[in-house]
Amino acid sequence: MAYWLIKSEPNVWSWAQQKARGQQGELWTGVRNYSARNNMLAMQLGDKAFFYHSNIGKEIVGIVEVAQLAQPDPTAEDTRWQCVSFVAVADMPCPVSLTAVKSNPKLACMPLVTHSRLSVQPVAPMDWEEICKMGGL
DNA sequence: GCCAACGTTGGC
DNA sequence: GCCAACGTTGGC
Repeated sequence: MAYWLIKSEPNVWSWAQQKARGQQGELWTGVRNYSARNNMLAMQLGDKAFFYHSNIGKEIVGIVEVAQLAQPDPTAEDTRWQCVSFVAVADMPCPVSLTAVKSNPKLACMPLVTHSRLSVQPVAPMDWEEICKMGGL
């Protein structure tokens, strides 16, 4: 199983809204960046991802799971843009802020730090564990 | 609100 | 295939 991190601006799609979706999940539409899309194409059912609030909050607030594999993005005109769907699985008992991630030397290689604009990114298993620990899981 | 980083588009 | 222009993201 692989790990990922997805970003969302909470004033557009928040963790509360994601949780309210429950098992119905939410299609991660609107990604128009090849790197981010490629990461979604690589996702398998059951893969886990951190749910990160960008711009407002700037913290990892929860964990989602891949519920549907990549499929054409219904909001795109052509089928090269694909998206997966996510269901919420857990809250971060203690949200992990970007500042906290940046100030942990173990996490210095994370794309969240080095490629801050990438909206769908992989997370190394060790980094996943470390952040879970920081978040109280 | 500013601006740096960076991805995309389109002319040549 | 290069590169300038432009648009967007996202931290500060």
